[in-house]
Amino acid sequence: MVDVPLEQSIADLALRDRDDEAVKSLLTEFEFNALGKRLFGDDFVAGRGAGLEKSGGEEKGGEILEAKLKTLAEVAPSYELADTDARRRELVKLLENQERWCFDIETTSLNRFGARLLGIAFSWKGGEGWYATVPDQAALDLFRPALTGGAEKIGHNLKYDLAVLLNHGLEVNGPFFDTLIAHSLVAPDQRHSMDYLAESLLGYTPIKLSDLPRGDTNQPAGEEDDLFAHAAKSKELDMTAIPVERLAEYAAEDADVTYQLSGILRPELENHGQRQVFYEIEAPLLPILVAMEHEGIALDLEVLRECGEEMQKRIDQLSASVVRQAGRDFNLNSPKQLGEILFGEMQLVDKPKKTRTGQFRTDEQTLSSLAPRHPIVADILAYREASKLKSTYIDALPGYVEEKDQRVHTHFHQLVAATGRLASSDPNLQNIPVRSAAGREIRKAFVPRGEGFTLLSADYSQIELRIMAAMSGDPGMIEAFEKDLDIHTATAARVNGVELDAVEPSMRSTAKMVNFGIIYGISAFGLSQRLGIPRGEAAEIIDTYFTQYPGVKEFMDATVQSAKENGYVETLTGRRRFLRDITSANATIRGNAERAAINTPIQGSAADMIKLAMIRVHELLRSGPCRSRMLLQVHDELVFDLHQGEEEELVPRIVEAMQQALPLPNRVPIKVDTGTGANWLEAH
DNA sequence: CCGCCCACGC
DNA sequence: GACGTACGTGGGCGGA
Repeated sequence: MVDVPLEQSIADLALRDRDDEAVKSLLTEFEFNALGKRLFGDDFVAGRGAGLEKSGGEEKGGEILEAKLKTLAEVAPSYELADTDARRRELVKLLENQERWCFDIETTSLNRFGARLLGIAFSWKGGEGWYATVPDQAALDLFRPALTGGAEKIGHNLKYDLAVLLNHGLEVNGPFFDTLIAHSLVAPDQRHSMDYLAESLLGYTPIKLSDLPRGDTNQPAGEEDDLFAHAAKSKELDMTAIPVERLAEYAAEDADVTYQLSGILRPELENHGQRQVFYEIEAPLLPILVAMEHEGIALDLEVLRECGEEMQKRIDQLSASVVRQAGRDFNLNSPKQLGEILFGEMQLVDKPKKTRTGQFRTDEQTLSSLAPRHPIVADILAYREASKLKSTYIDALPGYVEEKDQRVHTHFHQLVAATGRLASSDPNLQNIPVRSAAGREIRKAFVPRGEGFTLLSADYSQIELRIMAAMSGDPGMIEAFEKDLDIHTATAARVNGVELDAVEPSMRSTAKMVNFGIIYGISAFGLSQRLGIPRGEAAEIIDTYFTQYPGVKEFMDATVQSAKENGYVETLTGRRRFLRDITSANATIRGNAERAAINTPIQGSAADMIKLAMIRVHELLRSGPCRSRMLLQVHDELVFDLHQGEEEELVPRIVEAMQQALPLPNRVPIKVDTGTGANWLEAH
């Protein structure tokens, strides 16, 4: 399995913010699993594999393992090597008779674009497996009918395998069963690496790639241009130096293990109520993410270059001005040094705010409040903005342009977010600036693929508030959406007891803040901070809000109550999030869990909806001869390369697909706004 | 290499 | 008296 470090980095992303509680439960979960595990039964077919709780003692051919983890040497499974066309054809013939099989590719690199295919391992029965070398396109073509046929393809982190095969001109067809996705849904707080799953669910320790013998020490060329930073950190091993028999054994074992894992995880999905989420959302979404990543998006480097020059001038001016006012040179990029200047030397304020670690706080909110005290503060804030835009976007994005097609290919992570949202990395194309004027310039660099194309942006309007209205059933909020009112204005009118046309801009702005705060489970203190008003006034506003929208209040209370009873909350499709801290004696920890309980059904249902929409829209684009492509997803927005000749027919159908993807309870209407333009900013 | 601070998006 | 808006990714710093 060549992509272990890649998986690892995904698991690391998922674990980045977990606390000790989670680690503890992970260990107990492991222990529990280790007791109930089964090993190399030969009947791991769909829907019949024993669950974690079953001992499996009566399974014929099965063995029960009490403590020690087994390895290949002890189990002695039979693996076959296909390194001739005759043997490959023999393998293909066997595949044709199977309704489902597992496959796992071996390649020369972790970089999905730089990777050259070496071979493919298959398994459709526990304890058995094949490895076929794929020396050239002709050899790969032998497997094309199988890979594009209708059998269910099982794999671990299939996104990588599908991407590499797509780069070799082979588009694998579903249905898919990805054990990484399945385990992410069943046990989101655990690690999901194949080795970990093999040990915890099968009681088996697979061969480690690093333990395989190597003929020589030649490293593969081109690894320095791996754009997947997380994976690039780990040293790549030269796969071509491994004797083929040993690589075959290793690869077939991985396919075998993954096949067995699928047999265990399949019923577990049912046990956890994740059937719909897995089979109707995440599994069909997988190849769509592969297609979007493969497509990439065009960048106008000239726009970025000009923007960068302007920005650098501004940075130089501002830093000179700040240093002059500070009275000495220092590193303006260091919050530590900046704090010492402002609060230690310049004594800008009597009681400076400190961070958790005792450092002076210099974030935007803190500095803004100090702006009237000294002109240096405004310059610092302006410097911060310019320097952020330059380093994170203007300087970094060009480095992600792939040479082969001059486009940027992000990675979409399907299940790293606790709510079910996608995440994007390397580069992150879900946080491209839009709010500030300077930031918006960067959006102009995202352009259509060429002549005859335009960028289309289609976004859900107020989707989270619509979902809250729908899930809570609150009549007042539902009515506002039925009448297609501006929800913040409608809220302001209700809370202030005035007519819609009497709502002042400041009233709407406050109402907007409250609406967002409600979704996030805000407190009176939090709102008072945001609005810069006394806590008592904030509490009053929240009180009035709940009087006007009593259903919302009931929904929030009921959601927290249900979380305490069940230990989890659910989205509209049944996606679950476990909240072990919901009964914590520590009020702060419990409060965090309660806010997560309120926010997750809302944010998670919005994620469900747009994922379902992506499946529908992708089918739409594939159903006929269509040159338009879906490129990006930004939580409530889809971005397309739109062929201008297709605009009239396609845009209404995309809107319809997005609106019908997940009908809301209480018939709350769903609104989708669209725009087109010569760049991403214009499309908005 | 990693934690921290900060800032970008929704 | 402390603590207090959900979910992410990433750059730069600074200490190990």
